[in-house]
Amino acid sequence: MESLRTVEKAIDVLFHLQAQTVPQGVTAIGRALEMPKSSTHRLLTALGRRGLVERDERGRYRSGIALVALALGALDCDPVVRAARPVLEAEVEELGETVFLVGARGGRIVVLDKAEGSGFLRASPRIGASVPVHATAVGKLFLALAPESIAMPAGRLEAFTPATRANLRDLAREIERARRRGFAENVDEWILGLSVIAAPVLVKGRMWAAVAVAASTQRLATLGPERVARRTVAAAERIAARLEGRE
Amino acid sequence: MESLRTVEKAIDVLFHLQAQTVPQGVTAIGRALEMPKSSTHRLLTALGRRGLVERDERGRYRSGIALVALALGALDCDPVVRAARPVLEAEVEELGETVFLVGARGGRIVVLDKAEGSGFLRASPRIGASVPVHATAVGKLFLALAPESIAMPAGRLEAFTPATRANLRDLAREIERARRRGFAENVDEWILGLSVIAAPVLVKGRMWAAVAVAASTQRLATLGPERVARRTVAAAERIAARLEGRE
DNA sequence: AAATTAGGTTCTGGATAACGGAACAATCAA
DNA sequence: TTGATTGTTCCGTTATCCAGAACCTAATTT
Repeated sequence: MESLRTVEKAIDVLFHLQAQTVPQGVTAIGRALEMPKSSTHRLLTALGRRGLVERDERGRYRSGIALVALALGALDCDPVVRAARPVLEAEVEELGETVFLVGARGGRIVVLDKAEGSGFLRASPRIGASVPVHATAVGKLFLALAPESIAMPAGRLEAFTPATRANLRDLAREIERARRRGFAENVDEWILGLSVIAAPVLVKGRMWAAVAVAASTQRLATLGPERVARRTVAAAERIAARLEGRE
Repeated sequence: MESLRTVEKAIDVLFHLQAQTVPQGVTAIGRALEMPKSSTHRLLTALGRRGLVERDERGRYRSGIALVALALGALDCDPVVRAARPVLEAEVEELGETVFLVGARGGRIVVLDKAEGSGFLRASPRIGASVPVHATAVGKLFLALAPESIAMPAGRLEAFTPATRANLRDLAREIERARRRGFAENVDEWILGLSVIAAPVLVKGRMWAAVAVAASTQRLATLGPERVARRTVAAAERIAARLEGRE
């Protein structure tokens, strides 16, 4: 068993800071992680030297902007993201609505990339954010095609809106429908007025990610759900083709 | 001077991996960072244990998804970023060009957030990236209004383009002009064909950040620099107002 | 198929760098 | 001003990391 305790402690500090909503002082961090003040201080200055942690005007510590830079690089280096980028851009050009690339990481549904449309879709999740499983098109798609890659929420299913499938029977029916049709739909189930259509990126039978097109519920109706679904499925298929080197 | 060399080395590895477009092996990483294989391996396993690095199917190392988790919230936790977000979005809606929020962190000029415009401005700096001081509108603005917050490059000023103010006298004149006008301009000084107008976010007389609007040089000319400058100054002022709770 | 090369992983003792208690400084409260 | 709380620095001890080399594994060449 390798140790590198110093590095572990440093990572502990980063995760701890990330979990806090408000900047913390040396003493508080030390208490929380059960390390002496001096050690804590030493770690914080080392991390701060590279911008992984920053300090507010009062001297309290919080996560630094360099973490964001590292994270964006991590996403770019992902082959799925690289293969999808041009396809997402072509799609947003065509439809004018925001297109997402979404994956499953660490049991959660995570936004890997997005191309913003011109529509007035506010509060759309940012890159790196995770979204609920049972109330999104992508979540249902993963449940249908790659349930092992996500951790189903243990407790009760939260009902975000009246349209949310908050009981397991309805949800199972939705999942079955997604499996049959090869794409999933979400109308007002997470956020009222927001609709999404998602299609799986299948490489050698395994689901690597999903493409999701988001629009206001009304706008999706005017565009025609079938047409959007066809396009979305085609886009996902094109990404899979690029990943397999067929294109 | 504190050391914590292990932590520094670990951070080096993370930044190195994020800069690579393709996953790397132990030997390659060790060579690049001038460390022995065994040390490199030890660092990588320690980072991997926490998900900060991952391995592809061939065993090569790349940045891990946990970095994304760590970064989440780093942005939202910064009060300036929070206050600026809606203003940036409103501005990009209005102008259609990319709008940046830029700050000084650790003596460097760093992109804190951005809202992408519809213009075809590619390769614009990403969030978390740092930009040169003497060849950007924001850099000159900081030199004019908060020189203590940035470290002036020691050696010769790099001439990125023919338009770069590469000698101190020209640069000083530019800085003076920025101070007088309350905003700064950059036409082709960093990247040919790229122009930027930047205005300071002033809170109680101290410069906390800057708003920068970037467009192709031709497009900025058509938009009218004065009009863009007025808008940018107003946007920065609005952010300051939100920070002071006046809005 | 054997041999060779390249890369990945494990082991170990000695030197070094981190640890943490305690002293010091700064800031805030009363 | 005094007292309390928190941040920063110092330094001797010792645990821990370092680096070279040996060992494996897999791929490539002859």
